[in-house]
Amino acid sequence: MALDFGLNFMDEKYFAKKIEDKWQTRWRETGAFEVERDDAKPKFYQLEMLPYPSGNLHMGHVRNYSVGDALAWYKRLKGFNVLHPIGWDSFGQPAEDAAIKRGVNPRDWTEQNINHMRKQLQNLGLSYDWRREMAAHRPDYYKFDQWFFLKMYEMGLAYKKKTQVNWCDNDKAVLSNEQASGGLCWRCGHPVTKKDLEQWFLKTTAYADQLLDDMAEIEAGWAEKVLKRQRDWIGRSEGAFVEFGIRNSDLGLKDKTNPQSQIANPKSVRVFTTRIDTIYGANAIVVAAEHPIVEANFAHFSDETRIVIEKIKADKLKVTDHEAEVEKEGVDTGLKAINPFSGEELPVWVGNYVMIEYGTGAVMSVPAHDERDFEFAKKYGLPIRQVISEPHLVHEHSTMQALALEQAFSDYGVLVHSDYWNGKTSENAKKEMTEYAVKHGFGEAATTYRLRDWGISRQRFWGAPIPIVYCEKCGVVPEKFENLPIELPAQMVLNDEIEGTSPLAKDEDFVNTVCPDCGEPATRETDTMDTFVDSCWYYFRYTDPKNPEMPFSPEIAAYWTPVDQYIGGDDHAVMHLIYTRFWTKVMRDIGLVKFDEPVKRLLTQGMVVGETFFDEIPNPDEPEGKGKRIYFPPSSVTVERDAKGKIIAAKSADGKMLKSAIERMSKSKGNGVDPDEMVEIYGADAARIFVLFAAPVENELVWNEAGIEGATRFLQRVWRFVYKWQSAVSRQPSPISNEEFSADARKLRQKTHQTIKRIGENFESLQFNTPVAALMELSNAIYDFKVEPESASDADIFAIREAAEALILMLAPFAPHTAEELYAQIAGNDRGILANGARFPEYREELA
RNA sequence: GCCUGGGUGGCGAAAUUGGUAUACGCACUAGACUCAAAAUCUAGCGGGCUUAACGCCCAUGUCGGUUCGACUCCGACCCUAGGCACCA
Repeated sequence: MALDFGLNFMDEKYFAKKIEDKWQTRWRETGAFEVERDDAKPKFYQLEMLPYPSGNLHMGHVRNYSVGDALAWYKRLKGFNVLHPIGWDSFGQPAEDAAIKRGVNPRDWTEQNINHMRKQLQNLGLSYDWRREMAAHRPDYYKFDQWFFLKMYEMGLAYKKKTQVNWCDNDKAVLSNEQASGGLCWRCGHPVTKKDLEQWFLKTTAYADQLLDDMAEIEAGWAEKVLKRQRDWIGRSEGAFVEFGIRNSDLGLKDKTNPQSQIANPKSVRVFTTRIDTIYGANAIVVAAEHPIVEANFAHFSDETRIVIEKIKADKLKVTDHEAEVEKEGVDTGLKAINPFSGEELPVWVGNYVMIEYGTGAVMSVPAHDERDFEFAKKYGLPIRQVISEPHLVHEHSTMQALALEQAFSDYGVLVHSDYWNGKTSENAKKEMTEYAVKHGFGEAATTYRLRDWGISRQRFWGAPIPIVYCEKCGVVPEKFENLPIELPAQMVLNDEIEGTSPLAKDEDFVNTVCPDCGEPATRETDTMDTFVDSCWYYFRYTDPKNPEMPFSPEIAAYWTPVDQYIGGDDHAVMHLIYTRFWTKVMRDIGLVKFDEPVKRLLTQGMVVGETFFDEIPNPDEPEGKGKRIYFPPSSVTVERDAKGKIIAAKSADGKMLKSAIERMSKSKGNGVDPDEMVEIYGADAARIFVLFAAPVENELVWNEAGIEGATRFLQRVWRFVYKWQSAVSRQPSPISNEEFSADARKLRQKTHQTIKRIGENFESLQFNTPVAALMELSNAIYDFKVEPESASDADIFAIREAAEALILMLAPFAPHTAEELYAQIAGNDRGILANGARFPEYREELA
């Protein structure tokens, strides 16, 4: 049903505020962007990463959402049923910090921020279906975080295990790696120890292969750099386990439940290697200080050996700068291992460069063909024996005994000094030697991953409670589905008295409960879930936001999902985007969805950055590290620049020389730009055009407001010519044969159709700066068409109308308010593009 | 150290994928309108020669190669931004 609002007279001047208010109100009143499932129409799911409700929108948001909105509009004009929702990632640290610092309720703080930011989004005129808004901190949402947790518990994908955390015994606090820097507590200076804490994990490793292999399904739509980072993060490597017998160890493993229990034979050490072909070059076995073989034999080691091992363990607790290279350190334990291929006896060393968390916590050291082993062997004078040769040097290398290698040769080659295997290529030797090891029972092919299971326990208040109950009688008991949600207490006094234990532990009403199984008194788990859980599935909730029984209806979600286009910052390339892919595979296995991958196309936008000015106060504890920075807002700084605009000198108001840098915009650095202010001065449409036009989306955008006037000028130019031609053009022109057009009119029509083609292609390839340029060109072409309304022929008017209509329709994704208003004017009724059901202009090749 | 992007005017950037390099915008210069200013409009705007006019030469980080033709493809190097970092 079409709504008719009657025709307004057009202002001669472009008043952004007036138009924006008018259309925002109308969109709201008519539910212009509200959509329902419609099997007769093709769907398009346009999604942008949901914001954390910090209190204010920043320019990064404006950029992200302007891009998403442009695409949503484009797809609407192309006839798609477009789902374009937004919500809030509203659990997390800042709300809790605010609560501690200012004594506010985190819920109130969060809701207030959401209300303010929602208004800011609406002022930008973003085309969301607001009925579908979700917020992670509301019980009707996190109920299903808990639901999923219980499902995963049932499936064996959620489990609890002891893990080491940094612990300050003086403060009784868990410390993050950053807070345990230097091995000392950041607050009291007490030495940091490791403490075993029970934490909940989700078994992401169970999906490691799928996470890697299913990348083939999304390769076309995801940036290669994102996929690569995920590949690195998962870090699959193919190789082999090999058992080295231990000659003088008569002690077995004491702890069979230890995760390293794969080292089943107490008389051997199992190593992981990707280069079994180099095994004849092994000069030692090097194990991590925490390795069971070390613990089992510790009492038998010499004092010096034990001191070194203790030191290595202690050093690992220190959090070192990633830039600083750690010197290799180790000690010979006196244990002897037997190389199962050669029968050679090798010393067993403890080395600080071997990680207990990866592989088996033990490696065979082959210095000739591994850089790290080379460095280690050099330092301790261990023999270095070359067993892989470059093909053209084989003869030379096989006749010589030892070679003075300058550095490790880690490429593939041909085997030498390897008995039976001499002359084989690395590739063949790897395969055959693994088979040989399997046949003789001392090895097997193996695949290892860097990916760890996802620890989701947080000793925090502001998150979804983990729905687990501890009962004296029944042990660990999952909550019943019908008891969900397990709600956070409405009132909670938060302070930082005992940081490191969950604040919920202090609330007896929360903690004390009854066992879901036996009904006896029991206690609740007081840890909450990592906030990354919330963002794993929020965009499925949008499809069915009010469902009280299920996270979403599989049937409704089957229409809308997977997401056709996702847009966000590439800082989430690994964490969020791996977790949500994992979650989707779990949902598939539960039967909620029927696909492997949730996002078909991913666009990662560049950051919005700005100049910052600061005074750096050196930190005496870390002479080489970065000092503390005190930021000065740019408006308070006097800046001297060279001809190219580079900063020569910057001075604060009181004359202090300041350093400067280009950094991510933020309030604390004083270089943020308030979107409200921009909208107030220039209007939402101009702000949106500018932010898209300023640079390609994937580039970093160095904020500089100088160009925004250009966006305003462009909109004004468009406005002025529509005003001039409005009455001439608003009567529907009749079709005209091609010969009646003047040469200039034909030129204009050509430009119009070339532009239609170009902009369509730009949208399909996710370019947003070039279509704005194309619109400007078309607008310039209309100005170059020197005809006045009074003297224009029908053909001229037809050409003008065609160009104007195309321009206005293609402007809508960038400047929707202005486009709606201008379309209403030329359509001759006061309905805009949407209400008139207008479509993206049709490209006619014969005219272009 | 390894991996991945990127180097084009004063600035942000284009270039139909090997075919007129610098579109579009910002900044700047001159002119028109104005008592004046703003706004708007017109013209100019990579560098160097040159003409009355036409024009010519050099320029896409550097050096080389392929091609009738290279910002685009190939090789080496330089610079820069980001990611990873003892993963055996």
